[in-house]
Amino acid sequence: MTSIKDVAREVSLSTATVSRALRGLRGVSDENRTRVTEAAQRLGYVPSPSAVGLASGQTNMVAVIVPHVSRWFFGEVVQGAEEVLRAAGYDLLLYNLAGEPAARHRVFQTGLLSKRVDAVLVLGLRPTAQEQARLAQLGRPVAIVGAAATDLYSVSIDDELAARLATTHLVDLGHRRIGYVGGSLDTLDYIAPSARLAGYRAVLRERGIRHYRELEDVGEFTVAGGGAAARRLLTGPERPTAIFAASDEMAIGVLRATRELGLSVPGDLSVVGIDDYELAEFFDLTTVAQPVREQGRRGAERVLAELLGVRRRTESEVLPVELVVRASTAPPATER
Amino acid sequence: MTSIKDVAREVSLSTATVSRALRGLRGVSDENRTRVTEAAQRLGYVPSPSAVGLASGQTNMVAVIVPHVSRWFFGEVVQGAEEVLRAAGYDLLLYNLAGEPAARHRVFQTGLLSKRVDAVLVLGLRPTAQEQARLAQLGRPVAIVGAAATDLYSVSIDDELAARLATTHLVDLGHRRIGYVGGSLDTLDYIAPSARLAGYRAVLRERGIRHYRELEDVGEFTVAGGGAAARRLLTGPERPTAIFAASDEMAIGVLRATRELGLSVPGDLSVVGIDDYELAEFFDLTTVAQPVREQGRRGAERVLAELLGVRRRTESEVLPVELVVRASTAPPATER
DNA sequence: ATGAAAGCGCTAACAT
DNA sequence: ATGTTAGCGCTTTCAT
Repeated sequence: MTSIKDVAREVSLSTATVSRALRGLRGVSDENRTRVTEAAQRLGYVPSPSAVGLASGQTNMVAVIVPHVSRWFFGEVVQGAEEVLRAAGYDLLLYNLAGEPAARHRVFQTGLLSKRVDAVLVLGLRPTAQEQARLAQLGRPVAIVGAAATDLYSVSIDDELAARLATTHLVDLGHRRIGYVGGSLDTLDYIAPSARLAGYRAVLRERGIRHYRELEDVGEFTVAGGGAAARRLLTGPERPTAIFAASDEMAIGVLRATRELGLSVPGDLSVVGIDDYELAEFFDLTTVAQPVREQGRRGAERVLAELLGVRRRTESEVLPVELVVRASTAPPATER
Repeated sequence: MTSIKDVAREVSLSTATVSRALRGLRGVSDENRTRVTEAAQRLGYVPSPSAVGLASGQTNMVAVIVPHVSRWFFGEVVQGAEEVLRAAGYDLLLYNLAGEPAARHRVFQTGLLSKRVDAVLVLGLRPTAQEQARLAQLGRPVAIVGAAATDLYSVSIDDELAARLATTHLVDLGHRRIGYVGGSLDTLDYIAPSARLAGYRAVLRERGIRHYRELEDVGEFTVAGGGAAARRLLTGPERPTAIFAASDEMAIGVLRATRELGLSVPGDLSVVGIDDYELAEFFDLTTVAQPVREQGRRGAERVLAELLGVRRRTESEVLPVELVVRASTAPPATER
């Protein structure tokens, strides 16, 4: 392992000058900078991150805390964040919670992150008050991505608005019995589900549409869960003419289950989702599109800006959503 | 930031003893070990990874190099690897290549990883000879996951076997015009595509079935790509009665495109995939199942074992695959 | 513009 | 069982 000393010896300069030259600091003659750069290149010198970290106090690493790596949404966000971090020379330390409370506790509550990373990206979940306190005491830039936060910077969409767009679209088409498929309500830290449910209910209320509690079901944000929920809703007493699913994956489950029951989409049932994910266009799913990868990019850019000393604007960012109408929605067949 | 010195002072012992006590090394009285542990806890002491790394030469980090984080397969593998690494106290450094040759070069060719990680997991791609040389000169445990390698340890399935199972199933059902949808052939570093194509061709040859070059198409391992390939195959002159897609995502694209063309599955076309991924059961897709998360776990376990000094067996592991017959395959309608 | 020297916070011999 | 003493490989004053 060639160290900075080797390079210094090679060019007959001190390690201090080599360090300056390599980091592009001023106070090094052009000639020497060139010689140093070349020597480092020639010797295959790469600084030891541990040594740099110890001496400078910066690790050049950013923690990314993700609820489930293998879910489409988070994969996209991670990808976006990674692009930006890599370009800035930061490494990405991945912490996957995988739904385990133990993992969540370990990451947030133990000082684990304190001396390990320069900044933290939290994806898709709203930190508890206690967790926020811990994050704050890290004294490092933190961004919440894909979930709106109050005290911390966050970049997300307006989940309630997204739900409103979807629901309004169905109401405008003439639907009155509109089902809702969302996440389970006890996972309150994940903000999206509750905000989306709220948006759905608000539109019904505002439009003077009777709200049936039996038309709200749980789809767990998975295709299979969406399918199961749809089967329950469609075989129940008050069969809806439309279903709004709080994610595209659940919506696709709904589509599939509907057809399995011998019903047609959008003939017998209209379906709307949220995300505009990979398969949405493919399944002709009407949905509310959100920029997912972009959220990852923004979050990363934000913490980087703070690291570079740009004045911190606490304002969170809310990215635009857009209703994308495809073939899964239409006026209800039987209007009376 | 409380350091080891603070703890040492608190319990009136040397930092060396504190270090030993905290790491569970022998040579510390039970009483002192307890006192140290408690003091550390009380003070909220967490060792500085940089300092540990510098002093011990170990970073407690493992690099995971992944072609595309946002693809289902890799998300699953990462999840499996993360579980194991976390349990062992290692952090996961994620390098996403995102299909960029530049990223690939940076990760493999620059000494980037050398002083940064204790081990490397390479997912889904076969390193070039040059890359292998670089990996070897890291002098650290390396595992290839999800792709068979020759000189390095690897854990994967037998891709050719998987393709054979799928193709044989179709042949046994009576199909003779069997299309193939795979990856593009120029991405040769990704071993799976070529091995799967080879398996498909081999079965046709062995069973004395005429092989039409026009029945092989490119699906790029995406749903959309699979759909496009299917449209080409099904509207061509030699319409196949069955299609074997080298991944479930492509297979689902095939299903969808087939139905869009007004054809039925399996009535007019049988479809088989590989993976048994999330949506396969949901779409009643016949497929060859492979243990994906398990591959991630094995890869991680392997490098950890090497790190702990377990003698390195160079033998690679090949995990079992299994044909899962569902409703997307049946005998061809028109047998003559 | 460059160098000398003092750490950063820990671990690893080597003592005792 | 515990303490002392060197570093690990850098960055960062402070000199010059």
